[in-house]
Amino acid sequence: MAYWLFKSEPDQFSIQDLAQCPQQREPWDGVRNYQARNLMRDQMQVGDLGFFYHSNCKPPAIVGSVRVCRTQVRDESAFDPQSPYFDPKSTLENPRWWCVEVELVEIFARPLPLPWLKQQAQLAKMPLLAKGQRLSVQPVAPEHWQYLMQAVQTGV
DNA sequence: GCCAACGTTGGC
DNA sequence: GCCAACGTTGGC
Repeated sequence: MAYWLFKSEPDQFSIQDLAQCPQQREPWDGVRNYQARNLMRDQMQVGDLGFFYHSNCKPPAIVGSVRVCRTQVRDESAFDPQSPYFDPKSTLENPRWWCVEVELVEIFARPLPLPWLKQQAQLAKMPLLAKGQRLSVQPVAPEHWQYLMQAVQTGV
C-alpha cells in the first residue's frame, strides 16, 4: 500500500466540501498535469491512503486524510464545455485525463500547518517542502506518513 | 500583489 | 528538437 498527498485550494474544493459529498466520496478530477495524472492513473491502488492538503490559503496545511476507493476513473470534467477543466483534446474514445475517487477518512482536529511541517527535521525530504515543487498530487514516503500520523494522534 | 519555479505551446 | 514566450502554481 502506498501513501499520497492531494492538494486543493479550499476556495475550490475543501475537505469540508468532501465531507458533504454523497458517501463522502468524490473523483479527484480537474488535474491537468501529466505527472500528477500518471501517478493517479498508473500508481494508485484501491486502499492507498492520502493526505488532504489545503494550498493557497492561510496557513497552508495538511487538514485530513482520504482513502483511494476507485481507480482508473475517467475525468468527466474534461468533456464538459462548461467546466473550467474542459479539454477538447480529451475524447470519449481516447480520454486524456484520468483520476481516482477518494473517500474521506478523517478531518484532523488539529491541522498540520506548513510552517510546522518546515520545522520538522524528519520531514526535510518531503517533496511537498522542496523548493519549487508544485505538483498537486505527490507521493508520501511511509516514514513521513507515520511521523505525521503520530503527530496527529499525539497532538504534538 | 509579487515573483520564483515550473510546465506548455508553437514557431522555426 | 530547440527554446522563447507565455501561463500557472502557490508561498509569502
